[in-house]
Order: sequence, then C-alpha cells, then structure tokens
Amino acid sequence: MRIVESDQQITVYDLSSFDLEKTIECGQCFRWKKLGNKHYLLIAHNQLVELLQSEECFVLKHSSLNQFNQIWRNYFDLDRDYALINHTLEKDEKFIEIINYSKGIRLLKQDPFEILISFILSSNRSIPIIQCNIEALCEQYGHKIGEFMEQTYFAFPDLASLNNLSPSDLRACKVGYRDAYIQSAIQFIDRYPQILSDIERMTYEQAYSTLQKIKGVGPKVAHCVLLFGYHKMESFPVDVWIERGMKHLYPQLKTIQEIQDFARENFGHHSGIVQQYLFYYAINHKIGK
DNA sequence: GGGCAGGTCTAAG
DNA sequence: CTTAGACCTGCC
Repeated sequence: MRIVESDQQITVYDLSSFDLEKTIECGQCFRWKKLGNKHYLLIAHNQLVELLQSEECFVLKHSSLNQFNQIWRNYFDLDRDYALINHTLEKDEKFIEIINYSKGIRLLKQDPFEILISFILSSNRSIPIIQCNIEALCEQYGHKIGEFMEQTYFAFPDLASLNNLSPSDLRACKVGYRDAYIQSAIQFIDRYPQILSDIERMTYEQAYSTLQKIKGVGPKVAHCVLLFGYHKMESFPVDVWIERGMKHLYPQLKTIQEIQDFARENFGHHSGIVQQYLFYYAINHKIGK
C-alpha cells in the first residue's frame, strides 16, 4: 500500500482485495450516494468524502493525510490481509463461488452509536426504506457537515441531539413503532454514558448480552452492532438472507441457533467476513426465494 | 390491494 | 426455552 497526499486528496496505490463498489453497496453502510461508475459520496464519522476507484488506485477527495490515517484507513480495514483470509476460506469448496463473487468487500469500521440506531431501524424493513429513515433523522437532527454539488449534507445526529425527542418527533421521520426502540437506546446510553466505549473492552458474550438490554435490540441487531460498529469479526448476524444462504449451503442446519453454532465452530474469527460475503451473494442471487 | 422487507416484542405452552 | 402473531411504513 502506497499513500500519496496532494491538494486535499489522498491516493492509495497497490491495494489488493479491495472493491469500492461492493464494499459500499453490500448493505453494511447506509449513508452514501452513487455519483457514477466506481464513484461515490460517503458520509461517515462526521466527514463527507468523495471516493473513486480505478484500475491502479483508490482516491479519497476532501481528505487530509491526517484524516486518512485517523479515520479512513481503519474505516476501510485497509491493513487487514483479505487475500490471506480468502485463501483460508477457500478450503471449504462450498465457498469458492461465493468468495469469487464477493471478494473485494471490506468490513467497514463504523461509528457504534450510528450503527446501533441504524440497525435498530433496520428490523423488518427493506434497505431503501432504512436509508430514507436515516436521512430524515440526519436532516432533522444532525449538524451540517458540508456541501457538494449545491446540496447540503448532515452528520449522523449525536446522543444529545436525539435525547428528549418525543415519539411523534421520531415518527415524523417515519420510523414507525421503532420510535420506542430508539428512545430505549438513547435512555440506556444516557444512563450509562460510558457503555459504548465499555463494550469495546468486554468479552464478546458480555457485549452481546449487554446490547440486548436495549429494547429493540435482539440477537441479529446485537451481532450487527458488534460487527459493523466494533469490528468484532467473530460475530455472525443471521438475517433472512443468511438463513436462506446457510440452509442452501448446509441443508442439515435447521434452526438459527444451529446456524449460529456452525458459524462459530467453522468460521471462528472470520465469521463476520463470511457473513458479509454470503449476504452479498445471497441477496443478489435471491437464494432461497 | 395483499405481500414483503438485513427482526423484535409479547404472550402463551 | 421455543413458537406464533402483531407491528409502522413504503414500494412492488
């Protein structure tokens, strides 16, 4: 990996196993806009960046070297050797086709608070609607972080901005019955202000059960928070697509618990990556539908 | 118009 | 501990 800084932009060369399009569009993050082929606008960590990928390089516009090293390098998981992980996973023949289809995806290290709220909103909904809800929340309660092509963009609202909102404030953002879930999450963090940083240091099981004390956070959302918000690669969120995909690959698996156990035993600390590869493959091939 | 979404809650056996 | 039903909302 070779990094060049010039004129408010960062260019990264010699990057293997990285596909910007798959990484952005595979369903792990919600706040992006496609500007063209391999060309995106992304909002994360209170920053607005323009991203491009070509044959030889990955470009981040409106970013300094400092921001790259402090945020984006980790955000895009650029220091993990995905080629090596893919090689390991290919030992299971059933995964060769999936890896071939999904390789290039990187697990994004996103903000835990944003991920918590976003995935609480995700239950029983389709991805485009989730994105609409999140944008509504940001426009209402997030602070302005920049403009691009005469459009104003907003950060994801912080705890203080979402605190003391009424159910009708939230329902105005079309979150539906999840209004109470959001309030529960806000109250929980308000009561235990260090909780989101404490989770980082907890054992997986501890963090997993702590998160589920929040109303609206069940097994799937808790795994998602740990995977996308904390980069805990042993997590294996099982949603409908993963359930369909896993039953397709391993017909002997009957319940979500069996799928969960199978993943822990067979994928271990690569579970999160397998999960995202399989999700991307299953949803685009409509496996099991 | 009925069905379906990156599920979770609740109330029952 | 496991399992059915209900649930906001928008888009097909």
